[in-house]
Amino acid sequence: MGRKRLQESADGRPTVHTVAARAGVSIASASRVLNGVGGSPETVRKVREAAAEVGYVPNAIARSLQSQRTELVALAVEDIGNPVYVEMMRAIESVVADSGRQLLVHATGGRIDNETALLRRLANRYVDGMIVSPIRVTADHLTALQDSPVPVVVVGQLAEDAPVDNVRTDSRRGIALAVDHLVATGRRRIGFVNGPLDTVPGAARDAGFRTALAAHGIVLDENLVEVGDFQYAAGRDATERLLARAEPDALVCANDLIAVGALHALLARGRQVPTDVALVGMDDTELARMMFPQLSSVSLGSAERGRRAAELLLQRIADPSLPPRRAQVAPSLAVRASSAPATHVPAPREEVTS
Amino acid sequence: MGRKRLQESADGRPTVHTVAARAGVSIASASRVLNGVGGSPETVRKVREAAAEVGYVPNAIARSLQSQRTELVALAVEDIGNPVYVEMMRAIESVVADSGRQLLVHATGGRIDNETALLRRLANRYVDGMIVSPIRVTADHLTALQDSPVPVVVVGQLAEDAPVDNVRTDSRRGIALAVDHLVATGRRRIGFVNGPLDTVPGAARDAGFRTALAAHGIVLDENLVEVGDFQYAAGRDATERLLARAEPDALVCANDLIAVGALHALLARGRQVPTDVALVGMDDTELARMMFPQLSSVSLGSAERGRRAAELLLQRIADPSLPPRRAQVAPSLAVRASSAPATHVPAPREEVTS
DNA sequence: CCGGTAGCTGTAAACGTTTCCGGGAGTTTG
DNA sequence: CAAACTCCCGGAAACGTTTACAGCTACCGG
Repeated sequence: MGRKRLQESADGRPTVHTVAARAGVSIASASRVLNGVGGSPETVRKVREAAAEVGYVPNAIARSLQSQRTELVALAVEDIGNPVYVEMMRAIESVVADSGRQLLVHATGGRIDNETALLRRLANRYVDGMIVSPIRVTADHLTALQDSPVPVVVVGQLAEDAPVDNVRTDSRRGIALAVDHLVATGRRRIGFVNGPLDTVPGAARDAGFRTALAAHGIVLDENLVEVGDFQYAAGRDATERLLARAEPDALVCANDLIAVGALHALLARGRQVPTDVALVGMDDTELARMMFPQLSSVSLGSAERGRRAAELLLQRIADPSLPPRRAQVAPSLAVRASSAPATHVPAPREEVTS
Repeated sequence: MGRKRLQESADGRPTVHTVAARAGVSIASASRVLNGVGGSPETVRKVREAAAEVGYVPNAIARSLQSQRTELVALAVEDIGNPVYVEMMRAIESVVADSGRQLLVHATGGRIDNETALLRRLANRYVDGMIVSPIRVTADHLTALQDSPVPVVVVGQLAEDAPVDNVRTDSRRGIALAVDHLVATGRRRIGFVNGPLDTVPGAARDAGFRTALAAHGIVLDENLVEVGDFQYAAGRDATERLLARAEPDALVCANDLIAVGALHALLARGRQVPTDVALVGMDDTELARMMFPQLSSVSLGSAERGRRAAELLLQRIADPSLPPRRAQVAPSLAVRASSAPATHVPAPREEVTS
């Protein structure tokens, strides 16, 4: 009985020793056959049979220790419930699964310490790589990124010279698409409901909005700008504050959740969309198409960015010596009922690219 | 130079050997100090210093191989984008993170082979446990569940005698809550838009609907029942088919995504909600509150179920000899504008429990 | 003054896998 | 027919950690 003890793992499951003993070969041969490399036909047969008989399944941990890779990839986003991240996650998961790896998902809640802790924990080698979409970036963050022992790809704006793989979009340009469209359809008192200004996307969208208005020679009434959180409830509240002091004929929202909140605030106040107020969201998630009226929205290509990020990461895992690379996804505008011109019937859906 | 090679890991990162050598102690002492067990004050100081100087971080894989646990927990759901799973996932992640573990998320796409493959892969020990919410259950599935080498908790209906930890709700009772409410507010031609009947939730909801109608002495017109997928677009299409052949004065939908699709179909056909048709969804996700009018919805306590499932799993991981346990979460109905009585003004929001 | 004990330390064995290396058998070539 | 080469096999080392075990020192009590 003491003999068996040496062949199976602590909890009685078969190991490669069990298989080898049963097949009457060495563990080296057993391992080779199980990995499909080498072995005479006779050996292959014996080992395969033995493995099948005892129901052998290789222990992934031991394999990882040897190979120094876990076939796991992590994704860290602020809010796992935001549909934009869901879309990104779906795209990433698809690429990652196709490569035979699994995806580990972290919700950081946007707390910066949380995120850096996560980055530092990478040092323990539990994942082969990580995709992170930070909404705030500090110097601390950057150093943690740079001396991470495992590959990291950042989705979002990053300093030009940061030596880190990076997938980005031009959200300022995205906002400009929205503003251009609204101006072209006759709106002039265009308001903006943004997320926090101390976040990277928040700041970029704010700058984009101001630049776009200026390009049309429109002077911005600060009463038309309000800031909340990137969430539904915060968007609704922020819009209510805005409506209490100003009369916009259009609203640009920094994401679709905010736009849905804005829609509620507008309807609650008796404004018609798009007749009284045109509404444009951002991220072009499924949510935008679910609303009534359907929301126009600026697509920042979240699925595409996710896909590209996953590809960059897999390439870097395969060859860590690659120079830092950068991918850019162009924004586009999906025009729907919520921003139809006030004067006539809604135009059919139309896509304008970059 | 060959000496250093023995102290640091392949990629040049410090190991416990590096720390031990630097502190002038054995690796056993170093390991003990790093784990906070034993060691003289002098040894502790030296080891701590050495570890800090070289920036030592323990290798989680090696630790796992030794301890036979990964501190990872997996969650497998059909669709990571369905808000009901997002809520469940949030709750689970919170419990799991509090226990110092991490959550691995799988999207099965509802494909049964996918799910059993996942269960079988558990044998490779990459996670300490798994929560799975299958929408289809086969015999194959059940055996895979039962002889899984790691603990599994199932969220959803399961045979009474299945010796598996299980968290469930009574969705038949949930449907009954919706029907009772609609009947009480004067609706009689109540329709039902369901998901696939070959899924466990689909079948249960169908049965629940028929029973509930019968309890009110209403004979069901089969034209008022339509089946699609548990998705937005499928819900919209199914509702369109239903409306093309019948005139319901109320619709019960098997989840909130379907309800949103139904809302669109109704509005597109010129029906007013709730005046012409009352609408009740299921799962009571954030989405229900985001619509206009806000959707009444049957809550199946998804967050609560997630929390309970996570707790059951952690307990079983701690003590695998526990007998199989079962937790039940009662449904409740959140009444909102979409199902207000046709005749008078909407009643204030009201919660009816089980 | 000596046996016993407590506390610390280092050696070595485990965890389960892959892989390097040397040896043996069989096959081809000069 | 010998030499060289190919292929397969088994032993053993490695991956980086934790931990059982035994030895050592120092201290305490009798």
